[in-house]
Amino acid sequence: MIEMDPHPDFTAPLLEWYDANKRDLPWRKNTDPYRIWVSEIMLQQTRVDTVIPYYERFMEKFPTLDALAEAPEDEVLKSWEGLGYYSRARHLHMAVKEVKERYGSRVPDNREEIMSLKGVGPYTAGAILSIAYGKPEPAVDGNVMRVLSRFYLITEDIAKPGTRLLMEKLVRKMMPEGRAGDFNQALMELGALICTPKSPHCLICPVMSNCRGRLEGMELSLPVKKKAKPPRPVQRLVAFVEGEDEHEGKFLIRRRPDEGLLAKMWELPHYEIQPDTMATSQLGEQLLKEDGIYANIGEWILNEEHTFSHLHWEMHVYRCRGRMVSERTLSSDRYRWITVDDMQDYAFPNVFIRIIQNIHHRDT
DNA sequence: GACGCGTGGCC
DNA sequence: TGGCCAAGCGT
Repeated sequence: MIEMDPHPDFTAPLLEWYDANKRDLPWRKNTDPYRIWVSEIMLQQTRVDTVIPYYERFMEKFPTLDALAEAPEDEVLKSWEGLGYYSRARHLHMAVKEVKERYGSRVPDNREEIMSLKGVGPYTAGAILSIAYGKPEPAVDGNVMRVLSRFYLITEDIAKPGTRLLMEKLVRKMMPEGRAGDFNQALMELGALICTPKSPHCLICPVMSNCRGRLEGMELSLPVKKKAKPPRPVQRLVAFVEGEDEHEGKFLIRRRPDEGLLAKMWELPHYEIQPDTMATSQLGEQLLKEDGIYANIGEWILNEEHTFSHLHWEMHVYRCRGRMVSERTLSSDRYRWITVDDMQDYAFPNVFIRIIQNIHHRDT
């Protein structure tokens, strides 16, 4: 026996609701695969309202895949400044260059090739294939898992990789003919607007009447998700090193390593310290000297806390007078003397922008 | 499978 | 106020 539509009371009302309620978002103007791609990367773990201005600027600066492929990496990183998860920008840039060279600037339209691109995983691949190419591929993100875990009362931990596979199977079975992109987006839109994590708006939900989670009063305890480990606290001594003589009016910045946390971003020099040794100027001067920076630690300026997903920095910022920086250090090209105005040429994590602007404010 | 990887908004 | 969360991916 052939099942015509195993989910008639979900798919149809959902699509109808989506048609009437979908938001007017900049990446919904057309289905250019490159535009969809950029939007999906930016939207990873990031809110729509945060992404919109970044997306607008990014598409203005890099309107086509070729434009992005030909841009210097530092410019791409600068366009991502403040958005977080900066490896997304570097991976997107790498992947776009790959598409330009290997596929003649045409974004692949099959799972194998598109998944081989840096930064494109199962979700993003499904999103591009369905939205840009109309292929019946699932695009299962956090929204989709929340919606489906509630509707079908699925109690698997959504933090486990296997759960996503289960959801993808479900979506494949539910996928309506000819409307793959709309269906995937409708699932996410429902999760974003109605089936929200904390206080779902069940009374106006288009599929309320068949939602098992709701019917059994479980909507607030779904989805099941294992708690993340708390960020590890670390103390850092931050050196605001002001130049003398020919570097008068400038301060010293440093480029981070090519891999890892905030890779390739610029920052103020800072060093891990033990809680009980902080504020000892001798230790600070020793740490700076190991980097080839000869400076005196001066007055304490401010403390700043910053929490990453896995780290919590407690930053103690000190004013320093930079007598000189060793030739080896400067020639490494990872250190620069700059003014506040020069910051427009360098990509900084937000935490350092805050610190520098704060210092600049109190100095002027 | 577990961890590393940013940031800001929300209640 | 702080813990939680948001259109995940790489290793």
